[in-house]
Amino acid sequence: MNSFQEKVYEIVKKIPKGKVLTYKKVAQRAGRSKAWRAVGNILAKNKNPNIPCHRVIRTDGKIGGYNKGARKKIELLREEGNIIKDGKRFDSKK
DNA sequence: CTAATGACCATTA
DNA sequence: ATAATGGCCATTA
Repeated sequence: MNSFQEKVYEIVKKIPKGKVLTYKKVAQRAGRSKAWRAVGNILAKNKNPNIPCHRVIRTDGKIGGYNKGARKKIELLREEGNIIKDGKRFDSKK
């Protein structure tokens, strides 16, 4: 079944380790540049463990939410080499 | 079909 | 810096 949700899943699945995408970017890649809200909803209801939904963060650099808790999400992102401070992600580049 | 929901975004105060 | 407001879209009840 083809749907926006499936596209989102595919995109999130393809996010490499140590990299993160914003909800907006995922929406753009999915073909609905303004459907960031729907993206959040889909990931929120997502139960598929194959999808690293913890690699999707907000545009402001904040982490956003997570099924298992935002705290856990931050932990996972740190494990992947990301720099997070005060609930915000700082890019490695200067 | 309509209405409500939400892991959001941008603007304004 | 934070808080409130409006907009935006797929999904669900």
